[in-house]
Amino acid sequence: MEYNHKEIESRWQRYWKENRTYHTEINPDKPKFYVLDMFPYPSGAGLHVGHPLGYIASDIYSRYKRQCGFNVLHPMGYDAYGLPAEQYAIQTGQHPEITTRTNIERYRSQLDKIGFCYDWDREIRTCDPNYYKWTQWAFIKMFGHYYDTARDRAMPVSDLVAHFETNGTRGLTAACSEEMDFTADEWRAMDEKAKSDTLMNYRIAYLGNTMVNWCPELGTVLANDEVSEGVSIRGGYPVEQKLMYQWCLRVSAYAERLLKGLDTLDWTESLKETQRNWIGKSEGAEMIFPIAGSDVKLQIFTTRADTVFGVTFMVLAPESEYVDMVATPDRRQAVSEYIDSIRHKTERERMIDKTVSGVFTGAYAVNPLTGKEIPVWVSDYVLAGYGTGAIMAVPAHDSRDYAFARHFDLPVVPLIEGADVSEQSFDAKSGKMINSCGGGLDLNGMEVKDAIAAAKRFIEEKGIGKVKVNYRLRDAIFSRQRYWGEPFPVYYKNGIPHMMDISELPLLLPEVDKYLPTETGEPPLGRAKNWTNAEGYPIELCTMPGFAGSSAYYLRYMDPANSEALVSKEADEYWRNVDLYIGGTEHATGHLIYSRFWNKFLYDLDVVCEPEPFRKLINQGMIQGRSNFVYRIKDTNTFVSYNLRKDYDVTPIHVDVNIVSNDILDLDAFRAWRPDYADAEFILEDGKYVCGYAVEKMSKSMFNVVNPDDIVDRYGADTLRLYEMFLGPLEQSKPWDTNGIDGVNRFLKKLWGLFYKGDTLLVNDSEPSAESLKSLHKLIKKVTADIEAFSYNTSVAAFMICVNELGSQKCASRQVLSELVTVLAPFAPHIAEELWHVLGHENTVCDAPWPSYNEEYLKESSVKYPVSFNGKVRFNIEVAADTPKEEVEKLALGHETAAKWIEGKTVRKVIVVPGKIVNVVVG
RNA sequence: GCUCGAAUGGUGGAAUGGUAGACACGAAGGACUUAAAAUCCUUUGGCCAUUGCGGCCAUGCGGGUUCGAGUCCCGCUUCGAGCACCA
Repeated sequence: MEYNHKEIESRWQRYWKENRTYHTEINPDKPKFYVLDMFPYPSGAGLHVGHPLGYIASDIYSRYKRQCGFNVLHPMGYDAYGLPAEQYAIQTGQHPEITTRTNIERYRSQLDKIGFCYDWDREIRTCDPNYYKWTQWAFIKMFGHYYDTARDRAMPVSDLVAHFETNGTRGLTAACSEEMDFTADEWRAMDEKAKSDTLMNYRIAYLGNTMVNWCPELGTVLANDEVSEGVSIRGGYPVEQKLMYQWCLRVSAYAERLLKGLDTLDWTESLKETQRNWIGKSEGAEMIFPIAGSDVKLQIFTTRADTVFGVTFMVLAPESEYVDMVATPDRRQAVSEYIDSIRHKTERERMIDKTVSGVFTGAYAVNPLTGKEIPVWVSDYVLAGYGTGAIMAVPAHDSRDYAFARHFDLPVVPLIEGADVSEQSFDAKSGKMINSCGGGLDLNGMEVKDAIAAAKRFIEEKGIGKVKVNYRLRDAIFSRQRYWGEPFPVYYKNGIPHMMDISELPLLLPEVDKYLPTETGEPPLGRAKNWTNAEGYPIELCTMPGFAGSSAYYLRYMDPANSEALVSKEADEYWRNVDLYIGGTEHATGHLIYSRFWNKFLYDLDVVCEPEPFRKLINQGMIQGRSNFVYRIKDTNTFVSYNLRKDYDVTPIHVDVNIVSNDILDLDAFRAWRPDYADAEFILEDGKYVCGYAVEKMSKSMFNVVNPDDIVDRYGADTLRLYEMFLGPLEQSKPWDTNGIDGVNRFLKKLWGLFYKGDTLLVNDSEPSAESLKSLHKLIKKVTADIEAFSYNTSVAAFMICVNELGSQKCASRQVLSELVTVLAPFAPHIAEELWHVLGHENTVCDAPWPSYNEEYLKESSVKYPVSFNGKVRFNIEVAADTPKEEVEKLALGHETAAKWIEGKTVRKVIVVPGKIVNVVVG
């Protein structure tokens, strides 16, 4: 019998499906293990070979853990809301739901062919009302809670109201958009609207006037992580800043917990670092600089309180509200002209244009320590959104302040001994302070680090300012002016937003005639008929962003059909959180922050029992495309082979990688590829046309997309799985290169050859030989360690070695082959299942217990020690494996070659590494 | 600019501080074939010696620690990733 992958794979895939082999239930008798893939957005292009990389890795781990006796939860679903389906709907009028469903079916059929062990009974889709009911539910809960900074957790807004009723804002510890100050009487005197507005300042889900990233091309707002370098990540359209009234999530309230939580996670250091950067904690101080001759007190944020004696000017952000408060009448004109010039620039232009610009406000601030008056300027290098939107400028020790000072000829006062500030600023936080004495504070002679602490302490004591921690992490903007997303369960009564009752959920996405904004510029939901609640009040027109549905999906898999709760207490307490999460690094600052935030909120509500959702996280690398080129001689239809191209004037042309094999072009397929090439001529080398290649992103336009279906069809799913793992370390990006796939396929054929010679079954029940046991146990040891370390490429190599060894040993032992198949099962489940049954086993290989290895079998009978003198290898000695160290030493020194080395020298030291090496130091 | 990571044959890549280059691809030679495919065997880092068994040089560059460094430390170079007028 020949190895027939098609027959084997379809048969076992059917078997697994019919027997519900991968169905998972809560089982308190078994330890749980939760392995999760980042669920895909089902795009119209289908899967390419890069997508399954992480899925294969997680599948191997899931199968391994299952064989180790764990109850493994390994689900899959679809992140079904997204822009491409909506864009397609706008162009074609087709409902995004239809497109999405078609794409999901395509994805499913592609995934099924690879033989994953997903429990498809738990499939979820974010656009399914039974799913997004719980997205809406969480939103209502966020609206109903505020963040108590003293208790460090979310608390019901009713508690906040009770506090206002008795104390006003006195003694309030709540995260807010802006500090408020009112008494209980003032609170009680507020009308409904004022109360609603006040509470918005504290709610975790709130409506707020915020600067948003507005993308005119997409007609919607985008979150910070959806924008990069001033353009949208999806589509690459320009993004501008706009003040809009939007739903937001107070993620910033969780900044400290999100930062601290990182220390408890088994994630890569670089990913944690990315999140730390994004959260951007900086500890400093807020200081007050009064404006001379005015009541205005300028509040600034600085991390370098120690440099207060070097402040030679102040700078306000153009958008800062201080600008209007301080600008003197004679400077107003100039100031507003400057601000207008800034406003006309987009965020992108402001970022690219690094020329120094600014304007003097005419006002002077008083240095609270020296009493000196210093000018207040406006410049766009100060950001309105960070700190207080105002800074004290210390040109000697900040490069941006320095550039500004030089441009406008403002004084530079050095504060650190030996710092040369004639050419550039001295930004380093080290050195001894000078010129820093006054107002009762003397920092002279201190190290910068100590000076910062001393200055902070001083200003806090004197009431000049207070110690303050700032975070770069912004609240998440949660409204999208789009159709294809979760509708907000919000209606407006007299302009005041109200949440729907949870019993009214899910609020279904309504039908619309077109997926475009209305003529009056309202979002697409403005087109929906009767878009009101039962009492006739209008419902919110925006929908939720993409990350809404993906923030808690891992919880829903635990209990996907529950109509009473997002997840039952029982399911949550059993499955707890994700033990292993595999996905791309592109979600480092988006999904992985929002999910952690969402989980922490639900943790505060006692809905989930774990403070972190993803215990261990692996980022699989990207699979890049490997494009092939043909070289056409200019103005002809003649193509010249790669190594001969230098002799001609040629144009490289991308050629479909699917008609190229090992960089050799299939000439007939090329002629048939496109009509223009039907009569193409070739200049060959050695009778072949060799193509050039380049590593590029996998995309249709480069003709380098490789569809996993084609690989499965030709070589089988097991070969695809093994090959993707063999390609290199999981976490590394690498180009897809089919050149080595034959080697993996050859391995499977050799494995098959251990079982069958022609139609004869070779397997017997003879006693396994010592050497076959050694080969096997070496394999078990290696593969077990490799799976735990996610070093799958080396385990595939170990299989190849083992099969080669067993082949040359003519091993046919049922016992040895059974264990071989058992450990192969996670990697190549189809052939493993087939051979498992060939070996006469009745159950499925998925439940075959993972074998342990026996050190006894691994012992060498003799060990070869390379003996080296002063690090140079000179000769080998061979001794019995259990020879004691001292004996080895004696034998080494007694060797005749050793005698020559030792002659006339002293043996200083002899180092024996057991089983490995003898090192002799002579001198 | 700051932070993190990487650099090993023709290629992808192996190496708890202990004989660098596992395994695979590719290449060369051979066997079986009328022939091809498939399969199997041998060689394959470089240089020298190849009727001998061997020798020398090699893990981006320069130092250091060590009996011994691809691996640890210091300083560079290059590439990749993240953040970036964040005060």
